Amino acid sequence: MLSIGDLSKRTGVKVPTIRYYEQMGLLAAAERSEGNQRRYERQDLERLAFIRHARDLGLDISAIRELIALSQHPHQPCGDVDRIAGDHLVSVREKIEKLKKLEQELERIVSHCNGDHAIEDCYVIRSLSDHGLCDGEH
Amino acid sequence: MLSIGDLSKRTGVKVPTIRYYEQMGLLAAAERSEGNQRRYERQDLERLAFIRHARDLGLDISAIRELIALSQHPHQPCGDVDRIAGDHLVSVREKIEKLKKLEQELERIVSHCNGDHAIEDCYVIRSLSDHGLCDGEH
DNA sequence: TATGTATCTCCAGAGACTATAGGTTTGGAG
DNA sequence: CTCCAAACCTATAGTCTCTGGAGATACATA
Repeated sequence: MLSIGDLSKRTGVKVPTIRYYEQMGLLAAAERSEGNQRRYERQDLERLAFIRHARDLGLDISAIRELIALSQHPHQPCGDVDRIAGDHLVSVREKIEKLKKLEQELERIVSHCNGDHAIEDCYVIRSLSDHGLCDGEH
Repeated sequence: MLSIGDLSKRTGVKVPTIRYYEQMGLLAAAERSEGNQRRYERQDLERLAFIRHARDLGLDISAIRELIALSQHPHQPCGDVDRIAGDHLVSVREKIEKLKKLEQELERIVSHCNGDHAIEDCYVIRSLSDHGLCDGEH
């Protein structure tokens, strides 16, 4: 039996965050000690690892809740699961595209600025003021 | 003189967001009509475009506040401006790297799942449960 | 037993908005 | 000029995913 602190150390998830996940219904309410402290088992450790992993991948709480619910009906076909992960893949790719454009623009902006001319001539400020100086759209 | 709604339409920034920016000190408190409604000029339109543009690039409110303050001392050298944009470029690059890892992992996960087998055998669920199945770190 | 660390609950805050409620002003049609 | 709908005002609360603190209780060790 693990305390909430043990669970926290083993998963890298902070203690208040574990309680938050419980409150959000991602973790089942843990058993309690006589003194009302949460006690966890290996199963909870795996569940929390699942949650952490899914969060790292950028899935939001409701998507994770959905996946957990689906995983508890193991004999249904997994189309929904596939859809959730697939949808997320699409949004990750979109984010990457956007950030790449930003990177290019920031590079361009910064490269014109060597830090030793006056602000009134600074390309950073001018670029931010005037979208027309941008190469692409964003 | 533009109303807040006009300003909103011209910049694509929602009305409550404009008021929020004023509250956060990014926009100066606007002049008011006799009936206490905000009235804007071209100058404000440019300022708001600056803010919108910087936000689109992912700069946060405090960075933008800093840039605005700097831009009001146009005869100082622009080293700080350069630093703010450069720092941001670094963080954008880091985000891109992380997202690319996620993309790879999601691709791998989804490619194993054709949607018609049972959830108990589903690679998505198993991958999320067991970090050990991942290729890289994240 | 005493002490120090860990845990409990509840509540507030962060960041960047967004939405609602209830009241006032504006601008155009009749 | 009057009327009405749309736009505006303020103030407040909610979103999402945590994170941190206060004050009280439990546990582990010397």
